[in-house]
Amino acid sequence: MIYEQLQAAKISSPLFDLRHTFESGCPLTFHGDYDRNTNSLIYTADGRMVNVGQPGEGKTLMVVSSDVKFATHEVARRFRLADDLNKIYKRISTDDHINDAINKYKGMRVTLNDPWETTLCFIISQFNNVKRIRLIVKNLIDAYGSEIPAADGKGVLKSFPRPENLIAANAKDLMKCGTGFRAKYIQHAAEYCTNNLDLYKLNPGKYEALKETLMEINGVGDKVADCIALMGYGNLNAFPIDVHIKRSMENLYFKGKKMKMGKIHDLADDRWGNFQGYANQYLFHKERMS
DNA sequence: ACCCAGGCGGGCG
DNA sequence: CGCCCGCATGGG
Repeated sequence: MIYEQLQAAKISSPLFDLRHTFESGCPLTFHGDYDRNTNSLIYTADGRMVNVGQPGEGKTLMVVSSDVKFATHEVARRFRLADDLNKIYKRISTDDHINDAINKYKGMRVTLNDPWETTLCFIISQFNNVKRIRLIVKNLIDAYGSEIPAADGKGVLKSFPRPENLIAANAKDLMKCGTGFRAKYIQHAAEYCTNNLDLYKLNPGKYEALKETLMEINGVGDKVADCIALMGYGNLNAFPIDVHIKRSMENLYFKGKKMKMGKIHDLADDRWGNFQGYANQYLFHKERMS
């Protein structure tokens, strides 16, 4: 039995905060299962369960999985533990407002998630709220995910559905999951990413080309494409502008004046350059928590 | 009962 | 182009 091989591993976690990162509005926020009491998170990746905890002082992460080697690698990659966060802070600390966000949410990292998972999550996120996004994602996982054993050997859970799992679904099936008007987008995305576009062959570093290609998917516009570029491909040049970021940027840097998206992108580019994705996450989180 | 929520595509001037 | 509108649905 696979459960008999259950293991735990420790990895050091300098300047990492699991809770802030989970709550940051990344794909894990939408499908992960975080327990505040134990400060631990359960999620699935690549069809396997990962349980990561950050007890006590938080210097060490505890990773439990039926495949601990996979899971430790997955955790380090997902939470970008190799990023030198202090260096990034130095780069994006341009004013009091963002410094305040950094101090409040120190250790929050931009996550690096599976491109398809990120695409589906952020298609669902449009014109929606976190609670309902979680509900819809959970319904889709229950209906279309594959069963996998829990790492603790107690029961099974379901993996995040692949595009192939979803192409058989018709719009009505998807509507039953609460997807609403997004059903047709999901349907197209699943089909397009199966037959026309291999998300795993896109160049993560070519920001403009990456974004343009992603926007070929119905339901993926400027904002969602930036979310995918940032959190699905790790392109820190991406700066997703949603209503929170827009308001925040206008108030902070444009004296409260209404600005066009292009102008806001330009300012983010000038101000934070190759790390604007990190700046975006701190501004977004501060704005949403206030 | 209302009103809102991490946009998007389509239609129109 | 740029602007404006409708959109499914659960929760506050």
